[in-house]
Amino acid sequence: MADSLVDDLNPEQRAAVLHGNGPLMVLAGAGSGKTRVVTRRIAHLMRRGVAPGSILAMTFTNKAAGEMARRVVDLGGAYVRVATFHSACARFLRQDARRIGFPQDFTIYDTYDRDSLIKQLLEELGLDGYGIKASVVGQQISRMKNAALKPDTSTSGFSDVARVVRQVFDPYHERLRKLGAMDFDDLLLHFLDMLRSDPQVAEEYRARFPFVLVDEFQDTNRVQYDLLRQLTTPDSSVCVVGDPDQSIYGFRGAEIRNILDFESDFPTTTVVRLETNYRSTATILRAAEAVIANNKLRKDKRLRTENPEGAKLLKFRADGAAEEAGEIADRIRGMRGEDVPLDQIAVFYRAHWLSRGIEQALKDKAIPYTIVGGVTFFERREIKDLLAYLRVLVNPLDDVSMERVINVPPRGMGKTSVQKLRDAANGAGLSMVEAVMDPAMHVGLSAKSRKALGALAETLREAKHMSAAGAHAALKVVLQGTDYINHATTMGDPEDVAREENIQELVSDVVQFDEKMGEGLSGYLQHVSLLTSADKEVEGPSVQLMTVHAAKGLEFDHVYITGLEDGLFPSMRAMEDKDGLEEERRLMYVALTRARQSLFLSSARERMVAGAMERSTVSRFLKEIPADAMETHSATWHSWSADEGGGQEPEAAAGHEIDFDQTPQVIDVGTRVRHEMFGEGRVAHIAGRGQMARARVRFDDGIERTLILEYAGLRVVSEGNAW
DNA sequence: CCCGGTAAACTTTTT
DNA sequence: GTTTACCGGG
Repeated sequence: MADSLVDDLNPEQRAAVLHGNGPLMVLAGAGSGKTRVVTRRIAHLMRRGVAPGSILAMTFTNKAAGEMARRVVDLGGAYVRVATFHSACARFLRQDARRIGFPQDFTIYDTYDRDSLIKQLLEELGLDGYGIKASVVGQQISRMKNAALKPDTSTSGFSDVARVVRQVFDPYHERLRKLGAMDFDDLLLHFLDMLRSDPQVAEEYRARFPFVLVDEFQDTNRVQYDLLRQLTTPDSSVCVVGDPDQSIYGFRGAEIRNILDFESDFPTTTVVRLETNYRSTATILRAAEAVIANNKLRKDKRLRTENPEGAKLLKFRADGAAEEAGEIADRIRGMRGEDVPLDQIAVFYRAHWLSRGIEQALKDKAIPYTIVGGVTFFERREIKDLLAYLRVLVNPLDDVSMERVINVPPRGMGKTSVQKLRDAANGAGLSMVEAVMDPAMHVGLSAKSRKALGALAETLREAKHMSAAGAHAALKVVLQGTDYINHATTMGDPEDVAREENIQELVSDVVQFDEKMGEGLSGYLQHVSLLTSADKEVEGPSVQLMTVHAAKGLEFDHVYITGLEDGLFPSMRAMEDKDGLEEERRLMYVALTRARQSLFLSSARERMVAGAMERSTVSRFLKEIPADAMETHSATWHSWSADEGGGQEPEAAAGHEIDFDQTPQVIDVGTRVRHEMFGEGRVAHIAGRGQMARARVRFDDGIERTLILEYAGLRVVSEGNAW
């Protein structure tokens, strides 16, 4: 019998899609059709008569969630809500927040809000003298919560940071409660607490969602796993999908252990392995497998493919970051000339700040691009300010938001005035928002401040009143009442224009939300506070720029992996311990396996890092790729496809050799070099290796100096053996 | 209180 | 190279 849902699937995929009741674990290698299986399984369940509302599907990112929901609809299924763990918990908590002592309209604090609060607490508790940054404390607290730990002495060390964290941990959470706010981690923890403390509630949720599905299971942390167990029974129809080789969120508490535990906690689990790769060329797959095979803490696992060999991977070693980016831009321009769709080209980097150079080069060559992630729209200062105004309307306990904007635009409320108001509020048992609204709390402030606060209170009152008509009405009052646009566009820097545009974009986003969702101001705020990079629509075809983390789950015909240098990728921090390095290698594996047809692997001999020029060696991961799967890129454009002359390798330009595999520099005895301060000279002697390598150089002024190669920044003028 | 200057520190990765 | 911390004059 023909069945369009499974006709074109292989036997393993089919088994996963058609699996009946009971737990199922799909171990899906890269490019093995995981999303396909998940979406078809959902469609299949609905065809069996399962109501869309009884399926709880959770993914890791908003982007993946949206994509999955869309693909189910494309298969002819009804709309199924696919959520991230965080958004699902937020939604559930919104209904039941009162049970755990939070207002229904609780505020969700992002990382920035969290750190502002911690900073204030450090000051209040007199712990700000240690030179410890609030963000470090915040990260540490987050890490503990993700591992489901409490700050007792057994879990922390004796460093200053550990002591401070211990002292701040409880006050931080008490304060959050007082503010009617939760941070990202709390969304999961509070919901988990709710289920645990009231078995009947847990039972309600299990009855409501007999089908639970978790994507990217290898990236779940302990709390998420505990949550999953609360939402299921050992013989539930729970389906988890993941790939241990793609676990890249260890820094966030992800535990591969969850995959092992799953089989024992759900003893009747059916395990399905998807081991055929349909995505990449055989050469790309071979390269990726060779790299990941270097991980020791790993079950040996192979992926098959019937795809053609395809072109070899191209490696390119540039002198500097600008050359690297320029070459990539040139190449992309060439591909564009061959009618390669731009949105099938992606450029990856290890960290956001590395996007700058690439952006610049693409801009110079007029190639459209989109940055995925980075400082997102809703993290921009002007947007956060305006959202803070809206938040205090919905949650009058939210002092963090109130203090954020109490003097923005400047209204004469400096540090001392704010402190006075804070004291008055504390004395009267009021929140800051309430104190702003109450003229009785303004006594003792300057006439100017009192007047400004009165106007602010009036604006907030009016906005609150108008919020009944929707988020847009409230925002309009805020913009008018505070003259915010004027403030944001006259700060005298080049960003003035962009800020105005951003505010306009916020306005239209709000208007759209009002029309489409009709969930009111508080609905808008909830929607927005869990949005990150994801939902920005791509307008027109463009090259996709993103971190490797952001690339997970995506695929492109042509992929550029940049900055393949030791210290960058793998990152300096990750190189310190073995686990870190193995996770970094998985990250490289993820990067490589995103590509369908071609891969371009680049590095630069030197680049600016935090203001200083740094030299580096080629990434160790690149050296793990079999030599016969790669060839060296020559600086002139030729077609990316193998059959169009990709084979020949033009001569490297003289005096400009491309020594990809050579480590740091080609400075030998006899080499003529230039130093920025000392001028030109000849290398007389080399001592030491790696970071310790030193060169004794006899400069033309007749003086011999010993220089550490790593820092000296010597440039080769001509090779010594050329003579 | 505000703004402009200068000094110092720092960059993984995300919900 | 960019963002934050601190200081001194309006």
